[in-house]
Amino acid sequence: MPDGELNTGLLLYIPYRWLENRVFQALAEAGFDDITTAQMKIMQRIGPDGTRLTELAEQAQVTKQTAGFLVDQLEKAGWVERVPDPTDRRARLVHIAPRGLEAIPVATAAVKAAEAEWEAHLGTRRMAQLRRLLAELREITDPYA
Amino acid sequence: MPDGELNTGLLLYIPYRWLENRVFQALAEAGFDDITTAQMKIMQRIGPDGTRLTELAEQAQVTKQTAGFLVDQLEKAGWVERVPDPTDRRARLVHIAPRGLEAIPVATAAVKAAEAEWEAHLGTRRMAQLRRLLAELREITDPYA
DNA sequence: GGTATTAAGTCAGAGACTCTGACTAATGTC
DNA sequence: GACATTAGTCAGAGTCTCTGACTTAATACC
Repeated sequence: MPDGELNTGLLLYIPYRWLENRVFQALAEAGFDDITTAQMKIMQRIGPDGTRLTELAEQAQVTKQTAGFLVDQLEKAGWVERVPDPTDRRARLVHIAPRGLEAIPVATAAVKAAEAEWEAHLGTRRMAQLRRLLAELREITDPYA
Repeated sequence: MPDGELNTGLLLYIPYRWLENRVFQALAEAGFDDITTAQMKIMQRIGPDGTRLTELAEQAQVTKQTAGFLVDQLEKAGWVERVPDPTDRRARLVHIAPRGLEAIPVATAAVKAAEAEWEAHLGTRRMAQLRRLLAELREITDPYA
């Protein structure tokens, strides 16, 4: 699978991976050095009022068992906590714990900084255009849009 | 890390992942059902004249050991073969083997079909624009550009 | 030429991620 | 109340990835 002209998949992946590296590095520098990318993919999808394991699994595109494993790790490390779902006694809601709340601004700042670099390179107008195009692509590629 | 407005990272990742799924599915349907995504990330980076393990490792952003492990798997399954590098007796070049060559058109067709769907959704002009913007982003995010 | 450093790759071991299959308990349907 | 569905867990196996130590070949420098 040689390239010729790089396919759009790789063109999407390269900046994605770069951004992920940046966030990871920023977290590590701030002392949050015990989180993994797989765990981050779960964290990212926890809503403000908590989210069920099954829903996290679907959105992260992994099995319930995998999501359960990752939430176990996140819980042990103090990033999240599980609380009973008042509306369904089978279910529990995964919430972001205090330690997780501390990490959010660090991650957010890293993303913002990276996006600012991109905007400086592309120009404000074209960066907005890029986001708009990607948002449109999401309409046909994200089952949870 | 709840969303608000989805960060650009996730906006890049969603279509990337969707495309990867498509290719994977197309390969499986064509009978190439014994390749993994990690192996594909290596395959994708093999040049027409073969590529060294170290270079594959760097570009795929994994250690030499990991790349070696993946190439072992790919070799066992007949996707690639290793041949001595005539210019350096320490090195070997990873080449795509006959079976790998058969899979390429299947993967390529899946990518093309997916890109066509995107183009139908965005319009020709805007799809080209998207690719142009991503290519520009690559300039500052791909150390191997 | 000869020694030191660097580069390509392997071996060994451990930890992290992910899956399939089988299961329990609570909920929903008729 | 019986039956199917949904949320989640337990157990086991395979895959991916890393760190550290090593071998062999090439390169740098004197």
